[in-house]
Formats: sequence, C-alpha cells, structure tokens
Amino acid sequence: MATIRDVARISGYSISTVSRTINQSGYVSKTAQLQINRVIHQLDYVPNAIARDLSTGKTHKIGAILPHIRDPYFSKILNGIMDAAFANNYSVILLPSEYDEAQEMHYLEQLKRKEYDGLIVTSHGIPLERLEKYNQYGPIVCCEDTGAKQLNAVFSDRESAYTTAFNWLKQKQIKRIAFLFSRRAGVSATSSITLKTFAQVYGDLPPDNLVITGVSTPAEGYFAAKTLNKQATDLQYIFGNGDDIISGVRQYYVDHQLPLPGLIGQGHQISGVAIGIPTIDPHFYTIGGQALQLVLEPTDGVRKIKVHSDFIINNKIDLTPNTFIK
Amino acid sequence: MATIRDVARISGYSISTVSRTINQSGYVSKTAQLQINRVIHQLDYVPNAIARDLSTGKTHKIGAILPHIRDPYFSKILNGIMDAAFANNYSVILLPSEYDEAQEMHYLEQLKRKEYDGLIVTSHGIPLERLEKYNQYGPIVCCEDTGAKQLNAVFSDRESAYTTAFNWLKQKQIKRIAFLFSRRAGVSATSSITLKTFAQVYGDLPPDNLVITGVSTPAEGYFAAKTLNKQATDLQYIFGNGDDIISGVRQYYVDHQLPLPGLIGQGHQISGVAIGIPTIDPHFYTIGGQALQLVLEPTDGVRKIKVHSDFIINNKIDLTPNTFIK
DNA sequence: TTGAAAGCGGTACCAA
DNA sequence: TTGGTACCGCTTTCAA
Repeated sequence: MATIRDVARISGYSISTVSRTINQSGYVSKTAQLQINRVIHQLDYVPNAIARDLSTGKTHKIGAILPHIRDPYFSKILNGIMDAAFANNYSVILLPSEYDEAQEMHYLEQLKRKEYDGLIVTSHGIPLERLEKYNQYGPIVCCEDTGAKQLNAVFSDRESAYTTAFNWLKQKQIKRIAFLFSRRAGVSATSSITLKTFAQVYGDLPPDNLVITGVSTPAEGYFAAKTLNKQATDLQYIFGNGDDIISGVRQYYVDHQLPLPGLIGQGHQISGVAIGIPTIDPHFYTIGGQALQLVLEPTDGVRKIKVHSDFIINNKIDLTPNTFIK
Repeated sequence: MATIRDVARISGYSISTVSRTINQSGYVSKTAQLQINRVIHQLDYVPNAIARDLSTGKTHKIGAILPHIRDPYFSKILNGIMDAAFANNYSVILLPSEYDEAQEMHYLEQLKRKEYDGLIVTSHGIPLERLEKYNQYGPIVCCEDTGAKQLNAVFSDRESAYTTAFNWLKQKQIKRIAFLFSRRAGVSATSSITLKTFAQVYGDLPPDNLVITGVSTPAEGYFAAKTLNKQATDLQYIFGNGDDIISGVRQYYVDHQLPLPGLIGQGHQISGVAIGIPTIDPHFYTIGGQALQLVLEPTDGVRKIKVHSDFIINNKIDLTPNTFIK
C-alpha cells in the first residue's frame, strides 16, 4: 500500500504539497497538482483513514449503545440516528449491551479512548451518575429524560399520549387494566412514567397482580397472557409495551378461544396495524435523529429535547409510502 | 488527556515499559508494574485507540453495507452480524446505501483507506465485478450467491424452500399466483430465483400482469393489492416478498371487503404470525453471523456458504423465548 | 528487565 | 508556492 511519502518521493514534490493537493487546501500550482495526481493515480494511492484520524483527533464515528435490535423500538431509533449521521458525514457504530453494566462500562471506556467522537445511549443498565461522569471524555446523549442530571437528553413526551389513552379508557368505563413492562418501575423510566400517569388519571396505581414485568418478546407476551388469564378475572384491557408483544398476547387468547380483552400497543409497528389495535407512537425515528444532531453540536451546557408522542386510536395502515420507516 | 509519555515521565520508567505493562506483554518487574499502575490510575490514563489502531494497522471494526434497516430482513441479518462481531471482540459500522452506487463506491473506498478491517455486503446496487476489484484491499463477504465471481458469499438456499412452497401450491391445484418483488428480476437475485423455481415446478413463468415490482413497504403492498385486484381476475394466491408487505396487501382486501386470496409471506416476521400465513424463513440471523465469521477468517481463497431455508406452513408463534430475534 | 528509537501515515505550522 | 519538520500517541524490535 502506497503512502503519502511514496507519492512525494516519486512525484518529486514534498509531503506537504501532496497533502495540500489531496485535501485541496492551501496553494498548489496547477503543474504540481497535475504531476501529483498522476502519481496518485499510478500508485493507486488513497490516504489512510486511521492516520488521518490520529492526526486530526477525530474519528467521524458515533457509537450507539442499545440493548439489542430485536425490538422495533431500537430499530427505529437506530434508523433515525443512522440517517442523521449519514447526512452529517458521520457513521454509526453499533454497541449492543443487553443491559449488561460491564458491557456498558466498556463502551464508556472506549469513548474515553477516543474510539468514537460521541456516544448515544438509547437505553442502559448502569445508573445515570456513571454516564454523567463520562461526559467529560466526549459528548453523550441519552434517549430518556435525564431529569436534573447534567446529561444531554432527547426523549419522548409520553405523558401526554398516556394521559390521552388513559382518559379514553376511563371514558369508556374501563376499570380493570393490566400492564406489561420489560423492566420494573424502579429500573425503567418508561414503566415509572406509565404507572405515574395512570395513577394521575385513575387516582390510584393498578393492583400488583395486573402488572407484569420481564416481558419483552411476543413469546413472553404469550406467557404473560396466560398468567393474566389465570390470576386476573374481569380483565378489560391490556396495556402492552409494544405492538409485537401484544401480538403474542393476542395469540394466547386466540389459541385458547378465550374472549379477547381490549388491547393497546406501543411503537406503532406493523403488527399492531395488522390486528388493528390502538397504539402509542412515540416517534422514535425523530428521537434518534435529534439525538445524533445533539451529539454533534458543540456542547455549551446541557440540552434536553422533548419529542411529542401520539395516541393513535384508529390504527390503520398509513398509505404514505415509507411511513413505517419512521 | 494524559498520554503514555506522561505516564513514563512521571513513573520514571520508559515508554516501552509502560506499554508492556498496559498490554501485559513481555517482561516487567513487579515493582515497575506497581509504580506504573499507580501513575496510570492517578493520571486517569487510558491508551488512545486511534494511535493503537494506526500502530497495529487494525481497527477491529467491520463495515456492514445495507440499503436501510427499515425492513426486518436487514435488521435480522444485522443482528446476526452484530452478535457474532460482539463475540469476536469486533464492532460493526452501519453503512446505509439505499442501493445508491456512488454511496456504495464510497464505502469501498473507505475499506481501501483502512477505515474498517472488512466489509459485509448484505445487498447492493453496484455490479459484483466492482466488488470483486476491491477484494484486494480487504476482505469482503456478500450475502448472496456470487456465482463464479471471486467473492466470498454466505447466502440462503432458497430454492429448496421455494420448491417446497410451489409444490404445496400445485398440490392444492392452485394456478393463478401473483408475485411481489422489490426489484425486478434482472437486478435482484431473489426475484430471478423465485421465478426460475416457479417455472421449474409449474413449467412456465407467471404471466406479466401477475408480477409486480417496486414493492418494498406495507403501503406499497396495499397499492399492489389494488393493482392486482384490478388487473388480475381469479387470483388464488399472492406470493409476497415479506410478511410485513403481505400485511399491507391483506389490509387492502379487508378494507374493501373483498374475498381474500391465499397469502404467503417471507421472512418469518411477527406480522406474518399475527395473521397466521405460511412464510419462507431464510434464517437471516444465521446468515449474518456466518458472514461475520467469514470476513474475519484468514482468507485463503474464496468461500461460499449456503444456509438452509424453510417453508413454514403452520405459522404460529414460537414459544421459545427470543426466537424472533433470529 | 529495561529503554532508545524507528516506525505507523497523516496534518499543519512556519520559514523560505 | 513549496518544503522541512514537529507533532498525533502507541507498538515493537533490538541492544544494553
């Protein structure tokens, strides 16, 4: 592989002149350019990216920590990040964590090592305090409400959509509502907000036997339905943590020819449209895009950006091409 | 940010000794280790990844070219790549192309510039010949049958599943079958194989008005259904290029209260399970994993790996947790 | 067991 | 317009 030194030597010009030619910066005579470009072509030379990165101190890469991409939630957010990165001439590195703290720490260390120029944390297992500490080593953006913490955030304003949804249920005289969460309220911000909003509308938290945690796949939804069917009588609605998951729930009732309770999904995914259930659309694609924008921004202080979310009652296929991208 | 030089200076040892301590290579006395580690800790020092990459000539990153990740096809394959990369201590860089040739060329150039150690091409717009040329600059693996080309490949053996599916249809006396493709047969390998296999079983290609191309979203599926319903009478089955897309097709018939033709999907996605249609499962997750394995392998010659695919008639939710990951 | 020094392949300042 | 050269921060060989 030819280097800039080879080009310089063979063309008879100096390294500096070659560098200037490559980067089209500073003064280079037409003749020099011609000569140098000829040699570059002849040697099939291209500058080495790593060397350039080292010299400039930038990698033009942003790391995206996500538990996994099995869930459309993360696919959508990632898609938002990716498109925005692309538009800004950055590329994104996938950093799967499975919520493992050690793994997440590893990625934070990599930020410190300048493996990437910034970090987007879509979801995490480690406490926010830890993230906060690593902010000094490079820009970090979280995709959740970081509250009083000194951490950039882009997150969905779910309260409004949840409030709308719960009021809609209340108006329909619905009382017995079950909840599905992936992680329990202490750990997951989403779970806490859901329950808090519910309590605001209904005046009280749901009973323990109507809150199921540890559900994050359709199959787990299926089993959650089994549990609910056993322990909860008169169940009227199930508020799920994803349309796909609710599909699993529904399957259980269908398989056992049981009367189907009302279902509400989240994520505005295809599966929800297929079975025509109401859903919460938190606009993950937008969140991802904003997060990337923020991580690239010169960080004078901390910024928190709230993204609007919707409760979609009449959930039918959107005929605008490419809508499900987002 | 402290450098290895700072550590050397302050600890009183040489750079080499510090380096050896960090990498636990070569001989370092216990005392030296202790001293040096103390200084490392005190300075909050971590080695710079870019400098290390430059020195070793490796980035520990693999680029994954994909048109987009809206389609579960690419999510699954990406998931396979990602998990395998993780297991091998590599990370993956997302390289979205939208099938744009210029963009794909750009990524190939980046490979040449050593931006990553290897490249996985899940799908592409540029001709294989082009890819072949760039093989010299770093390992490239394609996720399709590369035929006689000198290009590593990991791909799905779809013929067998397609043959099974078409025989199943034939046995049911089904004659009028429509096809949905994202790109036309000349461009897309999948389309060609589908039609070829169909012809083998049925003895003839489907009539032109039963082949719809340019369909790659549920919304486009919806419109395709509209077209089919107009121009194709007696339609018995629709063979779609994705479960999600077929969901869009189904929606059209449901919306207009038309008799639903038989539907066959592809990808083994949740949406297909939700509406209980037969589907082709090409095991994309496995393909992604194998592709990564291959790109890391010391490349003595070219390898082609075929991954088995299934025709799933009784498509119900798989109750093994996490199955839809794959 | 340790250290000097030559890379790795660029960038960019400053002098000519 | 051009070139010399000091970085960027680490690895690795070889001699001491």
